[in-house]
Amino acid sequence: MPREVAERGDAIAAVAEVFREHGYAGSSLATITQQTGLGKGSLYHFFPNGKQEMAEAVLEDVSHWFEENVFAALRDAGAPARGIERMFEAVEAYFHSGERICLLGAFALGDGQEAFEGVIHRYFSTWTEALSGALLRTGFTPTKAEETAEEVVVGIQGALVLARSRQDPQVFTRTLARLKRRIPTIQ
Amino acid sequence: MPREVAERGDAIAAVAEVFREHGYAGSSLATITQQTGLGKGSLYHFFPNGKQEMAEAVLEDVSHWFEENVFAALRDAGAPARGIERMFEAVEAYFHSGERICLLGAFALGDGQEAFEGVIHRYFSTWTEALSGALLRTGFTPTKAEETAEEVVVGIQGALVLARSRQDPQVFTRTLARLKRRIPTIQ
DNA sequence: GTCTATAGATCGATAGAC
DNA sequence: GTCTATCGATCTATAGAC
Repeated sequence: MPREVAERGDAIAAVAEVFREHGYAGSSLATITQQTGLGKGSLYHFFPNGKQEMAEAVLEDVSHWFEENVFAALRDAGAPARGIERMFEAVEAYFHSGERICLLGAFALGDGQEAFEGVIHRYFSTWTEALSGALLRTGFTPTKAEETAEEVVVGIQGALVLARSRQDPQVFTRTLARLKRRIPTIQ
Repeated sequence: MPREVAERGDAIAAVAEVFREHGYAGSSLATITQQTGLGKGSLYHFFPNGKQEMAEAVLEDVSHWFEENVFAALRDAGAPARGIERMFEAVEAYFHSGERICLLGAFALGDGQEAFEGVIHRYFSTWTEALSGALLRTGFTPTKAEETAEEVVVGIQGALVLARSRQDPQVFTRTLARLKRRIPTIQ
């Protein structure tokens, strides 16, 4: 039983990996306890409302990471093309070149849907809108900007599904490369 | 407690809807019993190996439907363009214009991943290869055919994720229209 | 903060009547 | 084929010692 976790932030990261592997309903407290090395006492100390609160914290944590490392760069009024490049770099790194799934996407398709629909909806809306704004500022028409933003976010999520399904992470890197080609302003 | 189900085929369809709504681990036998109107006795009569067998039957059933209604048309050597059009029609109808998710995609991201990876892998491989073959026969180069086939399947899966996440089925219909435009031979 | 022990509900699965 | 009753395991959550 390792004890490398002493702060709530570390607990969130550890619990996130369990949810990523087994889904929400598939992650029992026993599984979480084993894989994180945190006892139930610790878990209920960090998350008094139990499993539901663990999932909320995990999803908020992912959203927060994207807000700081992806959406903020996209909104940078001065350098929209640079922001879009930064998004692709961050996404490639975050999803470990296709070996890691998107928890928000998995929860959207799976069990926790209605319980967490607020965070999920906000995450994808914010992403699409921030990217659309950046594309607009690189010279896209409003229609083309919205359409391309949706195409990129759709492509990233779909590539994560296919990479996992076919156990071939390269589907993800190929898709990212193809999506970049759809945005000539960042070539 | 309605009793409209007397055959295994009907039971599979009813159980599929439960898995679609709650995922694999999220669907308890109590939930399945309530939502299908089938008692445990009936369920274990149709599926002696229990929940695992229910999920296998459901996934096989979906795969079989796609084999007959989508992949077969794509493989029709005589009319590849017509087969691709047929695929888009069948996909739009099957996913209820974006209101229904793909069980194979949801299981790939969620809990049942390792338990059902065989069926999941086969489904997506077969789909991509059949579409690639059809594109080849409409005049695409081998490279372009493979790339576009992957783009289409990725786009469909991603659109289902986003449509569910944003609770906006039109993401799906918009994406299908956009993907069709990527294949000039069927315009 | 973290542990063990345990409550009380629910889990998947089975048995046997009809 | 479908029902009810029920088993033992596992579930989430809590209590209380340290």
